[in-house]
Amino acid sequence: MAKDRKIDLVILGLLFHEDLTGYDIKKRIDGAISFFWKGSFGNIYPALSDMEKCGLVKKRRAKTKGRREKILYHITDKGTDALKDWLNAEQAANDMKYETLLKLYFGGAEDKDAALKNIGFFEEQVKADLAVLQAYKENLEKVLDQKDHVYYYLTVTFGIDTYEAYLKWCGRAKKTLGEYA
Amino acid sequence: MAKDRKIDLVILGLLFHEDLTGYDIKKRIDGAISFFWKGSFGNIYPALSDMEKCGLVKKRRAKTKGRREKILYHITDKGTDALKDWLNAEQAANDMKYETLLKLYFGGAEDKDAALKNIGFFEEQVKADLAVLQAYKENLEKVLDQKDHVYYYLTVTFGIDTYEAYLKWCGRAKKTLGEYA
DNA sequence: CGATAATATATCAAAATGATATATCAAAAT
DNA sequence: ATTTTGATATATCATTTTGATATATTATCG
Repeated sequence: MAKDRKIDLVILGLLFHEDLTGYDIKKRIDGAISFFWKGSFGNIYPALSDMEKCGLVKKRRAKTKGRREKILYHITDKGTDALKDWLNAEQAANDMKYETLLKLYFGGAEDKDAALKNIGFFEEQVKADLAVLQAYKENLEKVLDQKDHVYYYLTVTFGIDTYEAYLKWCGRAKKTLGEYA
Repeated sequence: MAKDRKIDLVILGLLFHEDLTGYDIKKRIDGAISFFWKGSFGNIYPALSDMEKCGLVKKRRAKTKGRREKILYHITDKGTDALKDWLNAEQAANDMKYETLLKLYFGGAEDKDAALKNIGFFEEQVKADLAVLQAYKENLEKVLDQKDHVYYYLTVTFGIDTYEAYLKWCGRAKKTLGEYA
């Protein structure tokens, strides 16, 4: 497997459950996963092609009536081993990039109105995302007895908890700016 | 300015307050900013060199007794304009990469112990970072009457709020795994 | 019938990451 | 006294990611 290519693990993780095309993988990543990881065609397709050469996945052409030919990928035993090695490794990088905070940090003192607008824009975004997460949660609570859904449920509640913390902070930040700045 | 190069704004934001070398910039980014943004020599030096060509910053060689020559950068009027344009733009990308959640999502159902270890490892990391943020906060509260510190303070409380939400989630996640999985 | 959206693979320039190379000097350890 | 470590300082490189775009086909909706 490629040394430091995180997308490989995302792909192997998805292929562990079912065979997928590159396009399918992109759709999966853009769904529930998008709250904690991202991926693009620009790294999915090269990763699939490299992993196929290394024997971590196997490709199979699937005919579709009329439509363009699909390339379905299947995880191999070697791929499963690589996935488990990663899952059992202690190391986990959690990297955040909050442009909202960057703007607040650099621009606030110069322009309070811009800072408030910036916070308001963030707040709206968070509210919208939170609604999506809450809908996921409600659907999941109906099937929580099924063992494998618990882990999906936990990633959703993680999102809800942090987004709710964001909203509380937005409220207090606006109040603080009213008092001090 | 380069179209989509976010590091440019970080650099301009820092240079707005004081003249700095590339090395200084890296140190600033690795400090309080590292909780919400990252940067490396590999993008700082090329960005400085490009921005100098575009006239957003000006360089000045500074002699140091004995030590290697420094290159101090200073923001120009054009650079200040570019910074303000960015600060006033609505768009702000907040991108998260939680490898911890990726592992939980893909590996949990297969190996509950690994999932618990994964959560524990995250918890320890968060606790350590939270302690650093709380120390920042205490120092800042002594100087909160100074207008420009308020914005720095807000980024620190943002970190504290989200990290505390993480810790609460860790506790509940471990409990949920004990009950269901 | 034409426009648009969805399916599907692929590539590219630009940017970020993380490591490494080079060089100097102060301070600490041996 | 000398070696080693750590800090200062600039720079580059391979690898990876991002975001956009190119290409092609088919289904659907007005």
